Amino acid sequence: MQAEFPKRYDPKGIEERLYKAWVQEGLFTPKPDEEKERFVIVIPPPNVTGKLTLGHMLDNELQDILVRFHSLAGKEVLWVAGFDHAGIATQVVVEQKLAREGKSKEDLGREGFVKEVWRWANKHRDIIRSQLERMGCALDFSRERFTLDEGLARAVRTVFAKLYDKGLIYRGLRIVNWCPRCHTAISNEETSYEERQGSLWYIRYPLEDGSGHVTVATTRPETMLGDTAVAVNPSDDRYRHLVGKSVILPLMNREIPVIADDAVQPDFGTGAVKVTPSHDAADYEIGQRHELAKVRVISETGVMSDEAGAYAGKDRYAARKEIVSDLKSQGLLEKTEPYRLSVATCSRCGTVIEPLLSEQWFLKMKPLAEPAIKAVQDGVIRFYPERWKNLYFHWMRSIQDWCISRQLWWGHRIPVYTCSKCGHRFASVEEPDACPKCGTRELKQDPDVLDTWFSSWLWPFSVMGWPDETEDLKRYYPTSTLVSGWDIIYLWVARMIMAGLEFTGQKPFDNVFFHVMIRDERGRKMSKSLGNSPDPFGLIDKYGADALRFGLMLITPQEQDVCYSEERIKVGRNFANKLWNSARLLAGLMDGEEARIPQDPTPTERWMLARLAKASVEVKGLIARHDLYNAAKYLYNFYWHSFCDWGLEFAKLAKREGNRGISCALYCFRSSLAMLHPYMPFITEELWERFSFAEHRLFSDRWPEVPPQFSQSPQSVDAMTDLITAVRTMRSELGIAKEMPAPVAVVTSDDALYAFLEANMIFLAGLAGIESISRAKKKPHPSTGAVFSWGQVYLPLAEFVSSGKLNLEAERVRLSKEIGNLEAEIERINGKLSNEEFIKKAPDAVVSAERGRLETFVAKIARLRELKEGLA
RNA sequence: GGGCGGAUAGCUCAGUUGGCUAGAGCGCCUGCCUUACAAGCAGGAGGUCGUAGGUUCAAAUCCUGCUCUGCCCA
Repeated sequence: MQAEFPKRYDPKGIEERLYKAWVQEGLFTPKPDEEKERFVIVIPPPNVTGKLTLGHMLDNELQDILVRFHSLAGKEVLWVAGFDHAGIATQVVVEQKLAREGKSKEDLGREGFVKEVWRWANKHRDIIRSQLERMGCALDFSRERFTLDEGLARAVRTVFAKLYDKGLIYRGLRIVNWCPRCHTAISNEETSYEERQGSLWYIRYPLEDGSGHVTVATTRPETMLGDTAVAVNPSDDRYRHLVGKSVILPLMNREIPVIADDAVQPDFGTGAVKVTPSHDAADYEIGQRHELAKVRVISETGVMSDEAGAYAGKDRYAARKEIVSDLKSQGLLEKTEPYRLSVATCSRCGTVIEPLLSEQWFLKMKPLAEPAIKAVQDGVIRFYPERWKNLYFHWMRSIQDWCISRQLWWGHRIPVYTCSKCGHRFASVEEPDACPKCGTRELKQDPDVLDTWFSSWLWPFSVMGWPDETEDLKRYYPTSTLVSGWDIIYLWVARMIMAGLEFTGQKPFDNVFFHVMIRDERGRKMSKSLGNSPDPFGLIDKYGADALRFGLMLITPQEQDVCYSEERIKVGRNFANKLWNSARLLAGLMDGEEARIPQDPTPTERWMLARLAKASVEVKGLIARHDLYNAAKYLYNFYWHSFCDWGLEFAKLAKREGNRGISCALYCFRSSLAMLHPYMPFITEELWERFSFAEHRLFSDRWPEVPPQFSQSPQSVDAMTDLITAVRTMRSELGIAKEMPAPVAVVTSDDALYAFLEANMIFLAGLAGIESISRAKKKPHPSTGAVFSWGQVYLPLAEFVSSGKLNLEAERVRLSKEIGNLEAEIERINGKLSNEEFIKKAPDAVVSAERGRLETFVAKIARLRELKEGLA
């Protein structure tokens, strides 16, 4: 035991020292042990764009709790560390950094730019790694992986080639979400919708036969240059006569047909809409159905293309202005209305997305989805909480082909090569020397890179060395549990399941544990742009990692997004301090004793052991069900309100007044450290060391199991705690200071209990200021008291009455209130019992329980009325 | 427009398959710097469980409508 034990827990220095020691000892690198079950997690790789947020902190804390818990459960555990290159996200932040320096990526060239991104990525890997360490994560950094590592890159190329050769990867012309700033296609998940104020322009398209015009409404007039039809709903009587005719497209003087299509909503605008297959997804569908021409008037840079006639070369918004004013001057602009619309923006850079007809690589998903649906349906892979299955099935059943190509420089280059001689196109895992068809060496690799998720979906097995049959792959795959936020169930979780089943023939994990999102005090999602996410590491500096970890767990329920506020996590700091101070007390009482169950536990010791036994079983069960929130609450209540409030108070008094040892309290304390360790690794380890509980680290200890003969709690102790609380309440209500010792009269027919109370006067005296007890036959006068199932307790008042300091009114109010409650309850029970249906249909157990309650309450109310009358 | 949630104490949330007088933390009130802890101890107040119906012997819990609210997808 180290001598110094400060009054307040100060984590500074402790955390860093311990983490270093753990790593040095190789604690988190598993030693293969055939006797042991295995528990494996792969980290959802944080991306290297920036620092970790509070959300990451939660995600990783949950994993750490599971890993440490399973280690305590005696398993061989492995938590693989790693990072994600996050293609577009990282590229954009580096571009922004360059922009601040007045440079562009084109200035550096592809090679130079990629070098620059690597510098950024490496720097942030170091930052994030140290952040994970500060949190105390039991990650195996000796197995650290990065999605661009050569091994993982080979996994990506292998998978690509397999899918390509299987015919599942194809090149297609589609409408994609195009970011004109990033110059790349992006996925739906990378776009966000914003409500904006726009306008609805009503434009007249003259009929070709000169018989008038059709008015169409649009929010994007610049796209009209690419119109190849006007469409109406076939059931719309207003326009039926026009279907089949032609109109002249203004400004372009192109003749385009009027067509009928069900997709047109008659209540939007005039009911007639312009159709631009190259610049709108819905229009593209209409175009396919009617075999319309596709005219692309906006280019990849957001500038009007050569097809845009007089507007070619102009920015899309400048062109919009000119088009509107030109239409106006030609008398073709009927009116303009203000209009709220939701516009898609690039979630990386905020630029408005341009839906664009573009040639991209796609992966057919349907064949991959089917086994993945089945795996979750059949419970081969389990979801916690289960309701996320709905979301999963919903997406998987309406799955779309995956656009896997990106026009970026940072990422896995697409391993497709085209022979410049014979035109043969093929995929290859290794860089080919020559064309397999004609043998020429003039090959050109596709310039694009793959979507980031095309490497992430392989993560659970690529980190293990796949496609090689490595030891790790054999030993640690499939993994046990994946921890993830529900927001990336499509992007990542579902895809990993598909990839695992397709490429390894095995599920990638047994369980998926979805956690909630952290929001700010006002319920808003935390985001960098709002700046509402606190720096978790500033919080660690302030409160310590354990306090933040435990505080976070105590406010994060399973099913509902959590509103974070700094005020709320202080409960974690307070608990850490409580734990620390309880240890201080024990250290002071210890006298070289060992932590063990004594030969002859006293009733209060048995009482404490029984609570510990229950806690160890309950908490274990809750963690097994992934209910880390309720497990945390259970631990909090057990440690603070059972162990400290009662157990330690008993032990302290027994030691001081009866010279009883504290080995039992030490045993409970030691067991509690083990149970709290997954949540608070540092402080528990620190105390573990200070008390020299074992040679090994807590991580390698075992979850406490109290021998079954100690699981029964002595009821006499419960009676005693009830009595103590009742006397405290009476003293408080009556205003009897604790310096005024009080004699107490007990009425009970239970001789054993009375003997027990007499034998345990040290607790009655120490905790309630009871100076003596006497056995009475009936209520002394004057007195107040309390009624229990085992008898009554009376506090004689004669002495206090004469001192004139009693607040009898407060006591009267208290008794009246309790009597009132009982009256209401008795009435309710009587109502139930006089209801024949209830007697007939309710289970016997419920009926007899109600009868029993009635009896107790009737007896109790009589005593309470006596008390009230006899107050003084 | 489609889907998934939420509505319980002043605030943030628990509340297993319907069945003891609906709980916790924070905040609030009262008394205590009691030799571990004021980041603490002891005691207390505070809720017609969003609303209208329905099922049931029994509803915070199950069903339906409505209101408000959050999120996801289109």
